Amino acid sequence: MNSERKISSAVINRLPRYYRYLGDLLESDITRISSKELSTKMNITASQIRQDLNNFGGFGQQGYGYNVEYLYNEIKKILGLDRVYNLIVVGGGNIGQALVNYTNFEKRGFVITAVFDVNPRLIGMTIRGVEVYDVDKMEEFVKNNKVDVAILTLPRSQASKVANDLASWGVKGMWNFSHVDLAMPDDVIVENVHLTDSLMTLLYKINEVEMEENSSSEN
Amino acid sequence: MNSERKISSAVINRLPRYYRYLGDLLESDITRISSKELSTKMNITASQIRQDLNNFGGFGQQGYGYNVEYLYNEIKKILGLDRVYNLIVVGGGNIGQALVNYTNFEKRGFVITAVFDVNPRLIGMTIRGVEVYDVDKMEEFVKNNKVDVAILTLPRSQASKVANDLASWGVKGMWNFSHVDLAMPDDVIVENVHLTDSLMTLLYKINEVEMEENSSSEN
DNA sequence: ATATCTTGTTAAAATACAATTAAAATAATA
DNA sequence: TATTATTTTAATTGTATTTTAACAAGATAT
Repeated sequence: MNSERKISSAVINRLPRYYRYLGDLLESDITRISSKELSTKMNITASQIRQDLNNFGGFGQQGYGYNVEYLYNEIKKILGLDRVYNLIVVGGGNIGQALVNYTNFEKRGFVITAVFDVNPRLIGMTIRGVEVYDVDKMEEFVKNNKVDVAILTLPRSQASKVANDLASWGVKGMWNFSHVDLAMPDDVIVENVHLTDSLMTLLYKINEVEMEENSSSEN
Repeated sequence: MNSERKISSAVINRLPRYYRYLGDLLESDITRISSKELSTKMNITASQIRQDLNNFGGFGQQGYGYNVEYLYNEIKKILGLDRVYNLIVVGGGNIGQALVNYTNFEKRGFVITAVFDVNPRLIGMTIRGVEVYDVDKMEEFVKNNKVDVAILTLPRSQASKVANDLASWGVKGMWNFSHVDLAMPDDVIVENVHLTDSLMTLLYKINEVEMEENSSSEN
């Protein structure tokens, strides 16, 4: 019998934001904060903050609020950020290289251990100390090294096949920048970053505002 | 009197996905599709597809379904993709450069017209034909050239100030890669791409699955 | 002590999603 | 051509999820 109810994605998606705000507070040497104070800072209701946090336990104290450092560390544990993760980049193009060069990842315990590509001009190179291998070597690498997450930054046409291979070799997380939907087994998590989609929704909203302005000025 | 009800974000966020699938169908020379067929392909209910689309008008025909090309072009218009947008990149680091080098943007009518940075080693360079300017020149540029969207790929510490400046100079859209929340006027749209947040939620879910597996094997 | 805070939790409201239906238009078929 | 199958639109209803509000009980502060 599993008593833990499944926590909704809406809640999970807010956790990193809490984590960020609490980190800021910590840096400002603020030791305690109430849900009300935090709610004005974050622009969400205090009620939601309490509900969200209470999914994971009672971290606060009546009459006092939340201890910033304690809550920060609890959320860190909840997110699983209290250990190191090994990532590989599959597809050494623009985005792939940018992620390898993004030094902040390492500070948080995200270590990119290898890049894979098909391009002979890239293979053998190193990007910030990370070697670029031929995709042919990927199976061997994944089977001999712990790989927590594969970052997929390759063309649509190849993404599905590669993801299936990786999953069959035991990779449990796909951070998918390819503009395609991946069908994965239930125990493999896919997190999509569809940049173009994001830009499109931005454009929609810009145009929506423009139209509103035009129609309201036509009175 | 404005009869158009505001369309929910949930619907808008699904539009690019419809658009992508319809584009695929178009490339496969499929001329018509019913909501039912599309629902099995996209793994959402036919009911929702019809509801979503009917927010914007009746694009289908009873007994026939939807004409793929027509619907594709209608969604294109809804998203505002039937024109060209001028973008600037603020912050010429890894992500900024990767976006400039991302050739697919141009195919869709997203043209990056300039990059701005503070780094003297970058200023004066060109990235795929796009010049990198000193941030000092940004005000002049924005006032003399139409800029639809600013892509913010700069450090947290500077992002808010720069975004405020840009807004005051008339930029209506911010595609924000900086790990910070921007407070903007109502007529300025902010679309956040918080990569680290996205990775964190992925890690949470991986750990969640792992815990489930462990607890279920402990029976 | 007592008045003020503030949490955790329950209850209510709002939102989003899914299913159903009648009516109308089309396509396929006999 | 007439008839039957589809299948959308539009409206409605039902259901689930998410968010907000309310409040009792515990802790703080004076």
